[in-house]
Formats: sequence, structure tokens, C-alpha cells
Amino acid sequence: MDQAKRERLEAKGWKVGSVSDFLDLTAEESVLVEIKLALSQNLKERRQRLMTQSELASKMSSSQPRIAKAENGDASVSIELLIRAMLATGATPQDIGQVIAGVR
Amino acid sequence: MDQAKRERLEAKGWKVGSVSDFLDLTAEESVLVEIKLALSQNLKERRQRLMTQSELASKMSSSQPRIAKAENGDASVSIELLIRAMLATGATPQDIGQVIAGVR
DNA sequence: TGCTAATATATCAAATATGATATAGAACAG
DNA sequence: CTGTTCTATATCATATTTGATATATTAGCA
Repeated sequence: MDQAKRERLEAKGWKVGSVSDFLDLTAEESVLVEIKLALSQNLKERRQRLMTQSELASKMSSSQPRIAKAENGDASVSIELLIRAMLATGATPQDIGQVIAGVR
Repeated sequence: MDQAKRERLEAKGWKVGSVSDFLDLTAEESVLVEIKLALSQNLKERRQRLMTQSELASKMSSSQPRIAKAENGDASVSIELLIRAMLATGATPQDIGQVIAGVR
């Protein structure tokens, strides 16, 4: 993985630590990160077409800052929240499944 | 939703509360539960073909009791853990996406 | 039957994720 | 520029999820 991508992830709070630690990410761990990022991006696209971050937040009793973090791939956001947010935008399980299946 | 299904969920720790509370589950909330249950079931099937709960637990530095809970749809198990477990059994993002897309 | 491996249940302290709040920055209209 | 709306960042107390441990239950076999 290149330096740029590593820095991008680190800036968002991913505990990738040193370069060697990062390279030690198992395949499973990095797939999990990629799934989260894919959901993030797709959430952002969907939400932008439909409503503001604040609107989405109240639809799902969350907060605007948390939606911002979700859309920006912040490491403090769980897959759970990403999926709840997708559903709150009207995404179906099919939509979500497709995003995950599209990883790699 | 029928009484039997409700009791099944309640026994596993889902905070569905009273019947009326349960009926107040939004569509999004119940889809989320269904996604978790679908992942649970699929995890159990995959894992049983391949290894014991203890083996899977050590592959992903978790514990056998947590795998048991994951496979039994316990409410204390996050989607995150379910997906990590699926990946540890060798499931691909495509496999996982398909399970989620199969909901409903 | 007894023995063993596998799975399930209970509890809990520690780690992580949460919504809330405050506030800063960006984009853009008037 | 000024005000307004939207989005991003920082902090934090609370809530949820975690792996670990102990132990109970189950299943299968000699």
C-alpha cells in the first residue's frame, strides 16, 4: 500500500501505527476497512442526493457530526452505524449487499 | 410479527420490550435485526463446515463464547463482529454482500 | 454407563462507539 | 462584506460491545 493511502487512513483515526504495523494488517483486517470505506462513500452519495446531514441525523436519532464522520470514513464509526444510516436514506438490503459485494 | 418470533428474539436479548414497543420498531430497525440474523445463520453454516467455534475464535482473536453468541443471534453481537467472523471463515465481500442482499 | 470434545450461558472489567455540545470552516446568496 | 446554511473537528460523559473466565449443558463414542 502506498504512502498516500496510508496517510489518508491515519488522518481519519485508523490505528495503523508504524509502517510495519500497517503492513501486518491481515487480509481480513484490510478487507474490513475497505468495506467500511465503500459504505462511507456510498452513504455520502446517497445522502447528498436526498437531504442534509442534519436531516439524516434526526431521521435516525443521531447527530450531524456523527454523520460527517460516517461519510468521511472516520475510524470511530462502526459498520453498524453506516448500515443504519444507509437504511435511513432508504437503501434496501440489496443496495447495501451490492456495495459490500463490490469491494475489491 | 407473531408471538413465537417475538419470544425467540426476546430470549436472545433483543430489547423489544412490550408488544407495542415491538410493533413500534421502525422498518429500518427490523431490517437491521434481520440482517444480523441472516449473517448469524450464514456464519454458523460456514463455520460448521470448516472448524470448531474455538478454532474460529483464535483465528480472529476472540473467544469461543462470543462465537456461540454470534451464531445464535445474541443481541450483544455487533454486525462488525459478525462480518469479522465471516471473513475469518474465508468468506469474501461477495459472500457477505449476497447474504445481506438476500434479506427480505 | 462414563469420558471427552463441543457448544451454550453467566458475569464482568476494559475497550470502543455513541449522541450531544460547542465551535470552526466552507460555500454561497444578497 | 454579511448573514445563512451546510459540513467538519474537538471533547466528553454515557452506553454498548468486547474478550476473558468460569461453568453448565449437550453430543457422540468406547
